Amino acid sequence: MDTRTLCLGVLNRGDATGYEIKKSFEEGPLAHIHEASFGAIYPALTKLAEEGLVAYRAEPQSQRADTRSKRPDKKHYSITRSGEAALEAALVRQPRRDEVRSDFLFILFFAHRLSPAELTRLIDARIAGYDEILERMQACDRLAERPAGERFVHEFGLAVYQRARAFLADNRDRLLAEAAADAAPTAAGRVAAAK
Amino acid sequence: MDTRTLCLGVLNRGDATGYEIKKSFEEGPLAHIHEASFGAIYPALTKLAEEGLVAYRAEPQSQRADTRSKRPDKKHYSITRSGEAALEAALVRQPRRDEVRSDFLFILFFAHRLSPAELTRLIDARIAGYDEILERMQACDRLAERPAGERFVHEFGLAVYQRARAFLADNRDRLLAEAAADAAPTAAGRVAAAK
DNA sequence: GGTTGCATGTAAATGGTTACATGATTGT
DNA sequence: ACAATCATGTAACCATTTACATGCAACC
Repeated sequence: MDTRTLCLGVLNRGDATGYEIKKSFEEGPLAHIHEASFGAIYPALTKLAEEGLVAYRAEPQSQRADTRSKRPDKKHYSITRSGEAALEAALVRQPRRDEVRSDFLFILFFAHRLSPAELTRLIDARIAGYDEILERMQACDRLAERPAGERFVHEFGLAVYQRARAFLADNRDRLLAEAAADAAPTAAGRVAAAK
Repeated sequence: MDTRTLCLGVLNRGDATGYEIKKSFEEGPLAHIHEASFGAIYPALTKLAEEGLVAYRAEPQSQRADTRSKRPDKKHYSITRSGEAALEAALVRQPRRDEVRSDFLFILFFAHRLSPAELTRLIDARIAGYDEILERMQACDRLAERPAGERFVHEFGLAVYQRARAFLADNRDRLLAEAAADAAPTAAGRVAAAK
């Protein structure tokens, strides 16, 4: 998905500023589904407005109404009819396969190269990270008012994150023991490996 | 993780050509953890070799040993001591948070904008996709010979994908019904919404 | 005879990240 | 007084994707 479609999607849920769109990818309902940075969002909105897919209402942010203050207006964007049509066209195109980039899993792959302390820190930080995500997701209210798709995606995320968290918690100690054995094989280990 | 570190990681498991490195991100044990394209891998390997972090043995691919055939040599890369050191240094740096980009979930978010047929197709294709992934992962043999980290990541992936698959299968029909209700509200629905 | 898989590589184009610049307000 | 949050925007830089070029062998 390009940033333009992502913006249309957010605006389809309700009016927002560029800043708020960014937030919805960080903490909002679209967090963990896609990413978008300011450097991508602002140019995308400008282009979208040029093409008539979104409209905006500018709100001055300077108190001094006098001269050209350098502070730019705050822009409340809303999706237009053609914007909705463009979004719908994007939704029916078959999705490209998910992209995942997990430094955590890549590092964990080489667990035997890490010291027990580092490995412990890595996993515990991750469990804590999942707890944070899950707490924030569960604190999310007014969900019942949202459309079915949003609720579904929310529950899907909860289910998957809960499973991931549980797997880490349940298998942490085993990994610690096995990684230590791989890193510094015992005499018995070396005999077994030699066979 | 930059592509260079990714290459070092793969080569740490054993010698490989650029082509094989690419494959290991597609079907191999590192699939779904990170991505890397030819256009990223080949330049990365060249640079890595210049810096002495990897070495390679060139194998001519042309039968005609005569003149400069245009066909480039096949290069078997292996990691060097300094390459291993560089990898280890990268592993202890604290990982940046995971990136996920899921067009599927983004589209699902707007389920009520899709026709029932499209929604059904979307979800069923996804379930089938999970089945394919799970089958390939379960067919993976000689896992017992791999270090603890690899086995752990493998099992983590299995657990999470299985949960994701199960959630979709268990909640598919409910979503279909609810999305249809959202898309074309009944009189009762409109009354409830008005309150 | 055509497609698929093996195998490397380059160049152009894309698209995004990062860093910077600016400035007000609110909380500590 | 300082940090954080709100708020927009630009530009340089970077990395990656995509397309292309080349070529052989195996299989159908």
